[in-house]
Amino acid sequence: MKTVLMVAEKPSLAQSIAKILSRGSMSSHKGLNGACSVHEYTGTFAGQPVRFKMTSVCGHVMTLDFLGKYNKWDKVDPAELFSQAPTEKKEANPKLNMVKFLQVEGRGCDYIVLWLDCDKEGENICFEVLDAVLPVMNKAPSGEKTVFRARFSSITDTDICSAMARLGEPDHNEALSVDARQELDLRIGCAFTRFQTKYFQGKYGDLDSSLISFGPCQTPTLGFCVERHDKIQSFKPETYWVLQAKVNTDKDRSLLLDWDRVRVFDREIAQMFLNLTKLEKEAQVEATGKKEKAKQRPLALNTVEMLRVASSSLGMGPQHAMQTAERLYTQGYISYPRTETTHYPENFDLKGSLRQQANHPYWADTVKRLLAEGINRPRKGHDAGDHPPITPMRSATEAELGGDAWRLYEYITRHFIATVSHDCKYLQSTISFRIGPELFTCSGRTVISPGFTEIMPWQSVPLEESLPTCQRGDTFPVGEVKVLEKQTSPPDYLTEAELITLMEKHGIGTDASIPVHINNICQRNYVTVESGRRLKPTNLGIVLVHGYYKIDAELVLPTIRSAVEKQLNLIAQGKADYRQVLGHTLDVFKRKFHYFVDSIAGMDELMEVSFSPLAATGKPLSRCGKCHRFMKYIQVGGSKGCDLTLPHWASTLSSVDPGFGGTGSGPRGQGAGGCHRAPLSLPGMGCNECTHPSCQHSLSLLGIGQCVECESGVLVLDPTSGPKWKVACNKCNVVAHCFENAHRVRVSADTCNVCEAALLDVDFNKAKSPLPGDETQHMGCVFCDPVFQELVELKHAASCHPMHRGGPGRRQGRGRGRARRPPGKPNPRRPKDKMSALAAYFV
DNA sequence: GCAAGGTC
Repeated sequence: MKTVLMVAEKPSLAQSIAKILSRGSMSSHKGLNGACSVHEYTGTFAGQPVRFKMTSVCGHVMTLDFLGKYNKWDKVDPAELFSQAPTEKKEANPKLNMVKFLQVEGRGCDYIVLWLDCDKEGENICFEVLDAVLPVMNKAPSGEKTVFRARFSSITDTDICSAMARLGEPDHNEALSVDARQELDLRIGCAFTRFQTKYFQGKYGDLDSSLISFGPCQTPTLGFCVERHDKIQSFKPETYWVLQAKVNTDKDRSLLLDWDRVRVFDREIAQMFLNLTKLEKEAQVEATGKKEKAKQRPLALNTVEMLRVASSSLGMGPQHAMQTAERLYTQGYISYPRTETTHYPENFDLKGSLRQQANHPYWADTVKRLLAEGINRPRKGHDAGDHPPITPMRSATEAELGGDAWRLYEYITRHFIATVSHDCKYLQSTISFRIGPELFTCSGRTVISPGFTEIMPWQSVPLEESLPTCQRGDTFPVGEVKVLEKQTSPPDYLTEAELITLMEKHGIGTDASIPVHINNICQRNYVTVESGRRLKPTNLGIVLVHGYYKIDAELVLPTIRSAVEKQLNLIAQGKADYRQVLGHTLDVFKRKFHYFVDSIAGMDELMEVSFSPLAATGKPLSRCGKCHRFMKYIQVGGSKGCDLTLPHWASTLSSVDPGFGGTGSGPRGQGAGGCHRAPLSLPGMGCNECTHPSCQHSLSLLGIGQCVECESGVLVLDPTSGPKWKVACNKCNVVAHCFENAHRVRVSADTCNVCEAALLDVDFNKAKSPLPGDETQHMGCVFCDPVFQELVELKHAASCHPMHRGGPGRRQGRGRGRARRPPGKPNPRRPKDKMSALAAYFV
C-alpha cells in the first residue's frame, strides 16, 4: 500500500485536520522530537487505497543567517552585509531536530500533501519541508505528480474536506517573496544594528543599553512612542472659556446644561456671552428629542483585540498575555489564541461552546437565559482564513486557574458570551434650551435593554438622572449662568493598546510578532512601561528617533515596512523578478546606510546632550535651568541642554502622514533627489540611478546603454527634459542633447543589432520634423543609426548633482564642451548592451 | 551580541 505524508504548520492543526479527514479513527504517536505527533489512518488517494501519515512542523524549519565568519563583529565591516556577506539557511530550532524528524517520517512515502497555513510564510515553509523530505521519498514513476498543496480557509469539516478534494500545487513565487523578506530583514537589520552599536558604544560609556538595535518593525514601533512624546513636549496649553448654565426643574433639583458653542478662546467674547445671558430669569425649551439607539455587541475576539484589552483593562503586557493565552490553549481551556479572524464559520457550534458555561458560578444565569431564549448570531467580522476567533472551550473556575490565567480566561469567556448576546438598547433624550440669544442642550440616556452589557458590565451605559418631561415652549427658572476658565491639556504617553492599534493599522508586525517588537523596545531600554501601561521613551529612544529624522526620516517612518512589502508582493504575484527586487531594495538600503554612516555626526550632536560631558570644543552658552549643565548649541535642531531635544521637523512633518516619503519635493526625472513614487527614497539619489524593477522613471526602463566615457555609468533618457531632450550618464557628466523639438521620445524594449544599446522611438510634429522626407516618426540606435547622427550632440554637463555618491563625475581631459561626432564616423567606444550595463550596475 | 517570521 502506498503512503501519503501530510504536513501541517503546527501540531494542533495536524491533529484537528487528521481528526476531520479520518472521521475520528486514527492512531497517534509522538515523533522523535517529542514536539510533533504523527496521526495515521487508511483511506483512498488518487483512486487507490493508501495509508495517510499526518504530521506537522513547528513553524519555520529553517532560518537565514550569515556564514559563520561574517558573524564576527570586529572582523567585518557592516557595509559588507548588504551584498558581499553570503547567507545560509540553518535549522530554525536545532533542539527540535525538525529536518531529521521529517526525513524519518517521510522515508518511503509516495506522495506528500502540504497543509501549511495559507499565507506567504506557510507557502515558504512548504518548500522548507520539501527540501527536507523529497530526497528520502520514493521516486515517482516519470510524469506522476507527487507533491500537492491543500488550500483551506478555516478548520471546519467542509473546508478541510473540500481542500482535500481539490489539491493544487505550492506557489513558488509566494515562497520566494518570503525568502526575499528574510534576506532584506537580516542584511538591513544587522548592518544598521552593528554599526550603531559599535559607533555609540565606543563613544559613550554611560549608554544604558548594551545593544542599539535597528529593525524595520521595531524602529517604527519606537517611532510611534517618540512621536507622542514630541507632541507632549511641544504642546502649548491654551486657555479657553465655557458658559455653564443651570436650570431648576424642581424645588431641589437642577439640571446642568452644555453650551451649544462648546467653548471660545477669547475672554472678552466669553464675557460678552455671559452678559447676554446672565440677567435672563427663564430658560425656554426650544426642542425636545428622543431617539432609540443601540450599542453594538463586540465582534468575535482575535489576538490583537485580546492583547489590547489585556493591556488596557487587565494591566497585562502583550508578551505576558500571549504566554498566558498559550498556556490556556494547551490546557484545553480556550481555542487557538493566534488568529486574525473575527468571524465565526457558519457551522461553528456556538451553542455547544455556550452550553459549556451554563453552570458556571459567575454567569450561569445569563447563559441559561440566552440558551432558553435563543442566541443572537455574532456580528459579521473579518475572515482572515486562519483560525476561528478565540473562544472558551470548557468551563473553568477562578480557583482552578488562579491569577492572570483566570483573569484572561474570564475576559475571553465574557467576550464570547457577549458576541452571541443582543445589542444594548437605550433611549437618548435631548432638550434644547434658549437663555436670551444663546442655546444650551442637555441629554440623558436610559437603558431599554442591557443586552451584552450585562455580561460585560464595564461597557454599560452609565446610569443618569432622567430628564424632566417637557415640551417646546415650556419654561424653567434659570439657576445660574457662569463662565468657566479652562485650559487645553496635552495628550498622555501612548498606551500599549494604542500602540498595538497603530502597529496594526500600519502593518508593522503580525498578530504573533507585535508583542515581540514591543518587548524588544522595552528590553533595549528605548521605552519604559509606566503606570496605566503607558510607554514613555527614554533619552536613548528619543535621541535615536530624532537622529533618524534628522538624517533620513524613512528609517523610522512606518511607511518603510509597507514600501518594502509592496516590492515583495510584486515577487509573490509573479510581476517582478526575485533577484531584481532584492537587488534593487538592497541597493537602496545600502545607499541609505552609507548616507547614514556619513551623516552620523548629526545623531552624535543629540547623543552628546544626553550621554557625555560637553565637548571640549565650542564655547558653552549658559546653564540649563533644569539640569544645571551647560547648554550646547545644536546646529539643526532645538536648543535645550538637559535631557530634552526638540524635533526641528515637528512643525512640518507628522510621522504617520502617508504622503511623506521622500526627501525632495518630487523630482522631475533625474537628479532631484528622492523618488516621486515615494516607496523608498534616498537622500540625493535621482531616478536615473534607481533600479526599481517596474517604475517608469527608473534606470531599468529608461537606461539606453553603457556610458561612452566612464566605466560604470549608464546613459539614461531624461523623460522630462523635452522639448530639449537629454540623455545623460548617471555617473559622470556626459550628457547628449538630442532630438530638439521632438514631441515624444521613448526607450524601446528592442535593441540595436550592431551595438546592443536600447533603441529610441522618436516622434516629431509634422511642422518641426527634421527627419528625411515627410517622416514624423523614427526608431533607431542613438549611436549607430545614420538618421539620428545629425540629431545627437554630445556634451559634458557643467557639474554633477552634488549629492551623488562618489562625488561629482570624473572630468575627462578630452572632449569637454562641444563634441559632436562627425557624421558617419563610428561611435568612439562601443557601448555594452543595456542589460549587461545594468548587471554591472547591480554589482 | 544583530532582523522578522513561524511556533513549543
